This record gives sequence, C-alpha cells and structure tokens, in this order.
Amino acid sequence: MLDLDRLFHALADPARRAMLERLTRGPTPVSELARPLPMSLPAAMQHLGVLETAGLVRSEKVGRVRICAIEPQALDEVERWINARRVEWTRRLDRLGEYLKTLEGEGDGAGC
Amino acid sequence: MLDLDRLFHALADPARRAMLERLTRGPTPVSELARPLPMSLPAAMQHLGVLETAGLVRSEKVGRVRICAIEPQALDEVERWINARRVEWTRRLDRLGEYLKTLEGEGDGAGC
DNA sequence: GCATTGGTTAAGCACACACCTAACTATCGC
DNA sequence: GCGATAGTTAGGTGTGTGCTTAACCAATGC
Repeated sequence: MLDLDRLFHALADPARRAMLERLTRGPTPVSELARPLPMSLPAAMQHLGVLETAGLVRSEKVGRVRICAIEPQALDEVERWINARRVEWTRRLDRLGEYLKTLEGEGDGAGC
Repeated sequence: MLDLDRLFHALADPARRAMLERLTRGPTPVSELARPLPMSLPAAMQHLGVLETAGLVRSEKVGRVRICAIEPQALDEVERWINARRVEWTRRLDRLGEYLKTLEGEGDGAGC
C-alpha cells in the first residue's frame, strides 16, 4: 500500500478528521480524543491506529496515559499531489483559453 | 456521507488517482482510461463511478463513446480543509517558538 | 494492598469495497 | 442487415473496515 493511499484513506473518515482537528489545539490524551466521538474507546483507538500508520499522528505513553500529537509535515505529500494536479489542470485551461483567444484574434471564425 | 468523505475516499485508491492523472492530459474515453489499469473494464467503470459521485469527474456520452473530463474546482474543498489544518498547526508552532524565545529572553531560566 | 482510572487486546459481527465473469444493449462501418 | 466495437448491467466472491462487548494489564491515589 502506497503512502498516498494511507494518507487519503486516513483522511476519508469524519471521526479521524475530528481527531486531527482536536489535535491542532495541542497534544491530547487518547480518552479525551475519544470522548466526543459516538463510539466505544476501542473503536476510537482503531481510528487512532490508522492515523498513526499514515504518519499523521505520533503518540507517546507517559505513565498510564498516552499523549497524541500531530505530525505537522505529514500533509506535505498530500498537498504536493493536489498541487501537481491543479497546476496541470490550470495550465490546460490556460492553454485552452489562449487557443480560444487566438481563434477570436483571427479575422474570420475558423470553422465552427 | 459528507463531501470530504467522498473526496478523500475517491483519492485513496491508486487506480482512481491514475485515472485523474490521465485526465489532466485532456478528455478521455472510458476504455482508454481503463486500458492501462490491471483490471477488467467493469471494475474500472466502478472506479469511475466513485470519481463521478465525488464530483471529481464529469462524463458525457457521445455516440457509443463516453467521454470523461476532470472537474477542475473539485479539489477546492480538499485543499481548503488541508490549508485550514496547516494554518492552525503552524500558528501553534509559531506560538510555541515565541514562548520558547520569551523564556530564553528572560535572564534566568524560568523553572525547568 | 486494593479499588479506580486509562488503556489495550481478543473475538466476533455486519456491511462495504474491489474485483471477477457472463450476458446484454447500443452504435458504427460496411 | 450484420459483425465488430464501446459500454453497461447482473450476480457472485474474497477481503477489509468499523464497530461491538468482554476480558485483561498497568499506573495512581489513598
């Protein structure tokens, strides 16, 4: 399984995104991440595992609590992929625009 | 199911991403989208369906050929979400940096 | 030490996903 | 019309995902 697969898959679940959003407010223990979610603690832990294997979250056990924190550069690869696509798309659209403009520029409508 | 769920889910599969990448080179018939993929045509069509319900691709039937094209603004919502997260993260990191600098600035190390 | 709190593991279940093959429909070229 | 081409639908299968409950550690607080 590729990195991007894991990343996008991890982000595709609202519970996991909610966890990430909570984590932007700072490091958080597992139980507090799980509390607002409408599911059991083991289920939440499973989501956490997905986030962790995707590299989006790092966690560390301190005493009996596990503190989770966000991995800030994890989204870089995702953003790179998206931007690469967007660049190509807009370039294509620009070329199309240019092309249409050239057609306009010519005195007579070519074909059409 | 939320929009973001559908979007991220659609992007979480390498076959679907490959289709999108092919589509950045311009509108493409189904069979050409499917050709490079290591799967049957119906399977590819299923992936296409996922892309379409996610709003990433639009398609139109011309004669017996179905032409698929990319929906350029579909990634906007994805990018918005990612940027929102990133902004908060870096703001947090900046605040942390500021805080550490203030500690440094004070003559004596406060505690620690 | 003993109950409580925080987390983890195990086992199992329902459903969705990603594929396949086979059969079918609709258009194109002649 | 008729065969070939492009796509679609139907039905079935193995695997993965998302969740549950129950049982099980391991630190803490007293």
